Amino acid sequence: MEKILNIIGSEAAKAFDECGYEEKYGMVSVSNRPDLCEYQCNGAMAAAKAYKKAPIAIAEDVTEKLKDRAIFETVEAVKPGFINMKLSMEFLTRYMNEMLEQKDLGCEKASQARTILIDYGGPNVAKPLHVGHLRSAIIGESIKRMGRFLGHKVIGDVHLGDWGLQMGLIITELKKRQPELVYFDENYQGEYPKEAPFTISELEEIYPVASAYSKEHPEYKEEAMEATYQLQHGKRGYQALWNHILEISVNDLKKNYEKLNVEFDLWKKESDAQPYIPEMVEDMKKGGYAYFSDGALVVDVKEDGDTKEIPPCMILKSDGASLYNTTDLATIVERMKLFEPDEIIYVVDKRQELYFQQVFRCARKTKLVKEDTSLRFLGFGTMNGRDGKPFKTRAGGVMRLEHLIQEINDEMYEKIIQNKMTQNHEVNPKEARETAEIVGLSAIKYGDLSNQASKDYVFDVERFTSFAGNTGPYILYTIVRIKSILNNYKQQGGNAKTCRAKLFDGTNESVRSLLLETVRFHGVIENAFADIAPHKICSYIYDLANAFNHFYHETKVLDEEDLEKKESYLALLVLTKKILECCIDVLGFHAPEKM
RNA sequence: GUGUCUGUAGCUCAGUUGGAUAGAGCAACGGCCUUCUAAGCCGUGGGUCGGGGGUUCGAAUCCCUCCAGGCACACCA
Repeated sequence: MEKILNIIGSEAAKAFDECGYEEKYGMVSVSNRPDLCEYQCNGAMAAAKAYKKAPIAIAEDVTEKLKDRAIFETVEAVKPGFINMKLSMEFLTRYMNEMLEQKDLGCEKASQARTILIDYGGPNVAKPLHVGHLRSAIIGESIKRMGRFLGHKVIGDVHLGDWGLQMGLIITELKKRQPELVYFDENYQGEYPKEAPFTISELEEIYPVASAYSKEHPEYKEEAMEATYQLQHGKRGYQALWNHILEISVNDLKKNYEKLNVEFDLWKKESDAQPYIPEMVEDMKKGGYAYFSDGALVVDVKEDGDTKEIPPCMILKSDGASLYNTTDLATIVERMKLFEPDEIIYVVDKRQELYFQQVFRCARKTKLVKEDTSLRFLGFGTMNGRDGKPFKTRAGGVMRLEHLIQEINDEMYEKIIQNKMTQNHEVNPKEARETAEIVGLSAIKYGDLSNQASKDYVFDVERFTSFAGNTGPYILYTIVRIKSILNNYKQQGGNAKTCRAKLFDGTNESVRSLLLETVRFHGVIENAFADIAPHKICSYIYDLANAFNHFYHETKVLDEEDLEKKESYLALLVLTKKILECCIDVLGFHAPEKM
């Protein structure tokens, strides 16, 4: 169904046109002065310049035309040239009922569905997920869901790091510890064991040890580089080991992402892009794009209008080896071949912005992508601790994601138990654990998503797990409250799902504001996706939750004696709940039945 | 050094792309449970929008400049 802003906007545009002004001045927005009006049009002031007339005169002309349109209750022109509008209850009620009746709350699907590939996650094989991976996962997942909700074909790719020196390091360390393994026997011809010679926790222990050791011992690092080379050039034993590492690691990663309610469609890896490299490099040379500079193969990516020197994009190192750029470019080649995406979005740490700018320009210049393929960089800021510095464990090390989640869940659990006790409710520890997990996830995700992605933000466990203020738990609590009313109604034998709003009392302010929040839904989602800005959805549901809680305190829904009113209220509750649930689903979490 | 981002209430953040009196939450203080979950709601106090200049009917928002901080600047990923 049509967005409310469009409906009002086209009425305004028509009115401007009828008065002899261009339609474009009929742009309407949600009022920034809710005490004065609900929607406003500031076009008269812009038009005043173009037509050399007093803005208030234009506003009055237009207002005269708008006045008796059925969707408005009042329209007035206010100095210096604002057009203030209040919607009619009939219109709002009709609109609301339509939302209830249509699929996905009447959200219009994109007329042209785009294929959008989102590169997020970016974990490395054999390394545990840490807090640095959190933002990419949370933001990327949300964008994926937004896109899907709006009818696009969105593919999420985890883009696993499985091809660097880390592999050589692990192999080298393993060889040092267990040289007797068949993988290191040069003469071994048979099949390699199916079972890996290590567990995930051993693997996670091995890497940091090897990495630290290599920094102190050059000969060890040399060996690791040699092992990396041999792995990449098909040494059987190493490839078998690599497969083990991959399998164990991916299983573990999947488990961890599942806990975050993050799901990838593709588990592609850097190694998958390798076969595309030789031809890509050859084409870049043949096309005259790539040349040697200081022994390295590079492509110039400078453009007119640059405010600073953009260094060339390196394709091959001076020793002929490929590097990160090479893999990323080859990955683009692979993605174009397999999926022909209209758009690729990278959800990556913002510190890599310059790097991706080079890669994008290079890809475009060397025609790895079509001209209309959009490459977008969504850089996110650092997650800081309360001291404003990058988030660390108490000991000062990198915080593992698992531990962070555990910490939040424990905190949540304590709060639930405490609350139950103060209210003399019985405590079911198992149920409380489950609820703590659900609410804990909302705390983490909402805490992250409610901030602008590109900014650094302070991860404050205390604040995020609070049930008050702009937090995930507050949103969930609001949903649970609605569920509770609806359940009570059901037990009285009613079915709220079939309730429709008749006509509300237009003077009831809390109903009116709640209603006005609900009808904004479509515009918010669309706008949030266009700006790839999940925080806009957060601030919307926060407003909606506030409007609901205000209404909740003023109106005792189930005690309402006027049946028409009661059913109207119930319909409004169902709609509010649907919107909240839909939005948190898009954000990547869900609500429990009880809290 | 060059580029870039950020600077809004004591703290954490919004601010619909130039509109009306700059908004929330936390913290502080004061009210509201015999009533659908008080993990809630209502109210009070709190501001030189980093400083200065400019553009115009109108600026937190656009331009210039200065100050402070973060980040990035080809053989790492």
